[in-house]
Amino acid sequence: MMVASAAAAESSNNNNNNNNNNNCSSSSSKNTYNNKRKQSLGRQKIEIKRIASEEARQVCFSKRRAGLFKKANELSVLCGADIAVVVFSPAGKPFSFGHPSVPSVLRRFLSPDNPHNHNHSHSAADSTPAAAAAVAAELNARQAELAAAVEGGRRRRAALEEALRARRAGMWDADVDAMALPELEAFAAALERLRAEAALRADHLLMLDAAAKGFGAESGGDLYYGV
Amino acid sequence: MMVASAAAAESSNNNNNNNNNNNCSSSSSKNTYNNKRKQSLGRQKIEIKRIASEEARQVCFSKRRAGLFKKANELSVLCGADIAVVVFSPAGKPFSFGHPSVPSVLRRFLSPDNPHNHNHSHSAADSTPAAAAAVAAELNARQAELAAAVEGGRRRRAALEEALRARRAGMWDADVDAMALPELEAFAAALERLRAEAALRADHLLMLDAAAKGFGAESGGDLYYGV
DNA sequence: GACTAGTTATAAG
DNA sequence: TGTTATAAATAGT
Repeated sequence: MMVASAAAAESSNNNNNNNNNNNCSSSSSKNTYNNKRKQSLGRQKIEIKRIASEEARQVCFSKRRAGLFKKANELSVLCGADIAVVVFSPAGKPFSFGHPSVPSVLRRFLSPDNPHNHNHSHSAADSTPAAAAAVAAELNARQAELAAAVEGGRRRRAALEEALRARRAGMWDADVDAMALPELEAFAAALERLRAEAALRADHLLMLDAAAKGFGAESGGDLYYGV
Repeated sequence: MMVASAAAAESSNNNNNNNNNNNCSSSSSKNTYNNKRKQSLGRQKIEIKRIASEEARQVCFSKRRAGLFKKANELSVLCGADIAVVVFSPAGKPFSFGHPSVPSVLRRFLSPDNPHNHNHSHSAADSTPAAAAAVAAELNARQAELAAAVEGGRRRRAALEEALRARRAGMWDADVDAMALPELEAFAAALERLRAEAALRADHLLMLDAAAKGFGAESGGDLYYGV
């Protein structure tokens, strides 16, 4: 590969003059049929502001999303860092990259014991997806109760319970009463973990919101707010 | 200064060599007084594999994290995309970038109605941080009950309740009984939203886990798993 | 999706 | 942290 950067000049912002390529105009003889015209102007500098054209925006999104994910992957591999990236396209479509996985990273991030996982004491029973399902089921139940209590009526409660029943399908239907003791204990342990996470997750969200509003609120790491 | 490295060398990965060698080797070498020695070899190609040196890894992490966040910011601005990036340094320190904010993007991602927010019917009362706190409190209560039931004993229950009480401080102590009716309704509405989100969050987590294990499971968007 | 050429990101020092 | 030369990402076709 050959590089011949004449009078680099460069420098980011303020544009420099346009250089005329007088690259070996000596014409290496066989230009006659070597009429390879410049097929494009090459990459042009652009302002970092919303792209007006709908189509151009979509194209740019696709390219840059791929680039971003590649960079994220390289960062995780080179440095052994855990990372999660979530992007919504201008059309609202979700894309994600995660190492080792999006859920695991988000869990860690939203969790209380961020820096070091100081195991509470209870252990094992980590199956978090199952735990999450359990929590959701719990929330379903509790919410139904609360809503019903607030309304004080019967119809709404009935409707809520119906919805609840409909949602509780398959593995969601963790029937606690039917569980064997060992399973129940594992279930409880899992729930306990999720509970702790949820509490601090809320805490974290509050903190992040505060930070987003300008109140400095750190979690030990840094937040980045663009240029 | 003009550089003309004719020694292609290439190296490393199989690069595409589609270079038309019309390199004008006219060699206008005015090196005589152009004694600016190359202060560095410039950027060298590297393999994408874990960096051995602890220090080099840390330096690389800092630089690339900055680069990644910059790219993320550009993507969000250029394309109007919402994005959240969460990274843990090799030392375990969390860093994040978000547009409009990390929590809002994660909320959207973990939420059921991803593409379009089809408002259920109940509305308003969106204060999500408060809702999150409420949910955490709920989980606290429910978990304590469950754990107590499983154990069947008194000591553990007492301990749990103690822990619960300790945690419920400040705004966390959303005493439902003491709420006025309007507040209660808003509270319930907020809880309802969170409930729905939590349910689908669990759903989403399950899906992501499944996807991570090789079972194709999409959410309408794409997952990226590196090279 | 493929290509070119000017722009950026970064490995090393 | 700042500099330099080169590798990579990417705007426009």
